[in-house]
Amino acid sequence: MPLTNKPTAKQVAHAAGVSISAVSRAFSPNAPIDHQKRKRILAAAEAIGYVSPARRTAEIIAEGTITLVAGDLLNPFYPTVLDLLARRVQESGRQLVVYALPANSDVDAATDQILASRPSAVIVTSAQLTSKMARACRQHQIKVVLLNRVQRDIRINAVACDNYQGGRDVGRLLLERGHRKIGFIGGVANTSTHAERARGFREVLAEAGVRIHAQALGDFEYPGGYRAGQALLSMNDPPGAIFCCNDIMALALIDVARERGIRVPDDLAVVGFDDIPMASWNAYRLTTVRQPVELMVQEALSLIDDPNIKPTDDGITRMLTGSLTLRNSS
Amino acid sequence: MPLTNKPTAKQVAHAAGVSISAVSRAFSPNAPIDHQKRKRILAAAEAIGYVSPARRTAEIIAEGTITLVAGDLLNPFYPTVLDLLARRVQESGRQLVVYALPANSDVDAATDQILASRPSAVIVTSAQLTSKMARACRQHQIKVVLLNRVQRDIRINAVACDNYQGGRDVGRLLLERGHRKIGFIGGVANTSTHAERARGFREVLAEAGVRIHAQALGDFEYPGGYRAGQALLSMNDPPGAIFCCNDIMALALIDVARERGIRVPDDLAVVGFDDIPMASWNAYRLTTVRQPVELMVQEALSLIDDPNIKPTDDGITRMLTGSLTLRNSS
DNA sequence: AGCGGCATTGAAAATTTTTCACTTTCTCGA
DNA sequence: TCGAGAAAGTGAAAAATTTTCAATGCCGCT
Repeated sequence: MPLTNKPTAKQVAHAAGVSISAVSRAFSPNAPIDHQKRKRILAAAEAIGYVSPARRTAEIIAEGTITLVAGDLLNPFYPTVLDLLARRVQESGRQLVVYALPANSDVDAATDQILASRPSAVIVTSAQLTSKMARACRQHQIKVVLLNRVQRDIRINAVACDNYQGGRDVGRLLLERGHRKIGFIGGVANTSTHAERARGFREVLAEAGVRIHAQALGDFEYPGGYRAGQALLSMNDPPGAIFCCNDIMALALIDVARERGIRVPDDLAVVGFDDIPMASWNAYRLTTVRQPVELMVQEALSLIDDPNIKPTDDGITRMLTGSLTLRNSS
Repeated sequence: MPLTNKPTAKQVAHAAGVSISAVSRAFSPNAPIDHQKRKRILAAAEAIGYVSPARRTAEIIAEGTITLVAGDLLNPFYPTVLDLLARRVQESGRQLVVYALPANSDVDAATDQILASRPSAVIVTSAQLTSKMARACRQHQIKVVLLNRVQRDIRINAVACDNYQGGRDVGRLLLERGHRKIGFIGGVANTSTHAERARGFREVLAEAGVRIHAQALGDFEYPGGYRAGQALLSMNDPPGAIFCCNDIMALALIDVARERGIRVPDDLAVVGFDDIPMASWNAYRLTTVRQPVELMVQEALSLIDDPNIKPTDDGITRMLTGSLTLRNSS
């Protein structure tokens, strides 16, 4: 028995009841070995804490990778995020892997695949981080950052726009403009984005003794926003102002108004949230809360690069202030 | 001297005038070795064709990577492409690396970084492939596919929508609708996308004895399309139909028309190219040529996965037919 | 000038990977 | 069904690589 306590392939061979060359084969991607035996050997190696030198080199090289797990790449908000994030990651000599979560799917099914290549960090956006994945990342010393999202059920790093404050800003604006019959089009009810924007908005109205006059859910998408807009503008006593908790739904609402001869903002003020590029198009000129995308990307990478923040730590949340961007829709 | 001709670290040590352990250190990312000596050893190793087992394992694992090099992630056409591509790549057990080219920058500066991790394939989109990068990919046995682009100066694999045929389809449609004062808003003059769409359009008009009544360039972006639209609609004798060689510019043109009280399509027919999601919004209902995105992604991956197509081959071009998508703008 | 700390280095020890002969299993054709 | 050949898997041993450790050189400080 050697005096050193550093795990060796010999110990793994003994624990798994195979030869040393089988252990070497199990760690070599192309080497012929029975699939079940490979699994057994790798499990024994993990229990002992052994990684072959070849595999260790591959993992050190993979530490130059950050993986973005995205639940909604089709949302027009994300090209800007992705472009910025990719460029910042590259500038630091690293590479960005993009993993698109299939619709109606959570990260559990993808955890093994995402972590197989041992990225140095994982950024999750427009998706729910599960406790299984959080645990697996901690076990492999991989930092996780939620981007544009906050979760209360898991202690994890997060960078997000202050949706609550943004909702308050919108409420205040509409009250200042004299509106009292105020509507609200929400996104998806059990998401923090919807909840926080709605909560801030509602509280400011309530502080002024105003209740939401009418509301509907729009699924954060154009068709949903269109339907919700139709419902609200079909009322006998329709609202004179509507806050949509994202821009796409606000643009759809403006299209509904236009089709009904309702003038924006004279007959109906419309406010969105995000400041996607289309919000500034002349057809819309949408007043909206601009998310601080540059700062969000920068802060996410700062959390990842901060040596004092460990993958096993409880997590830090950084809320960044959005800015009300006034255009013609209000 | 062993009878086998497989390169060894011993040969590299001899060629570089160092010890065998220095060779091992040169291939180990964290090992202490003088920087210049490391470069010298790695150069000698490359000349001999030697790669250490550890480094080879890292490269084999990296063969599970496809890198997308993108010149314009902000274009609303690309979220769909990216989402589809990422999902197809994942489904085959691989990962997608995204490299965003900085504006006004070509792939030469990024070649070393892109190829350092030895992806199994590189897909280039909205960017010009340079001969330096083509050569480097061939040398490292990495397949390259141009996506949504064709280049004449380099023999390389390419998958693209048949822009020429799409331009012809648009020309035919406008002629059938009785238009004779026909305008054209182009993108960027020295891009194949612009040139082929323009060429097909022009030829169909010429075959009917019609010349383009008015034209301008719009940079493939909303502000440029808006300016071009203003120029054309300010004419004494403005066109009654305009083909914009991408959708964004067509949407901007529709905004200009609306602001001037010009009814679309009664006073001005507008046709775009791409079928981005915004084209179907009720504010626009744009007639456009839909790019076959699903098929393009599928064909690009087919080229990559076809064992009969070698990285050093001359290249195959697959042109896929777009489909005219009729909406209210025409 | 001397000492300590750090970086680098090659020889040698330790470890890992590859080779090769052997065994077992699978496939195909008669 | 049977037999031959091919393919897959295996461990022992040879070959190759990685790690260890002692030595050297350099730098900064007292």
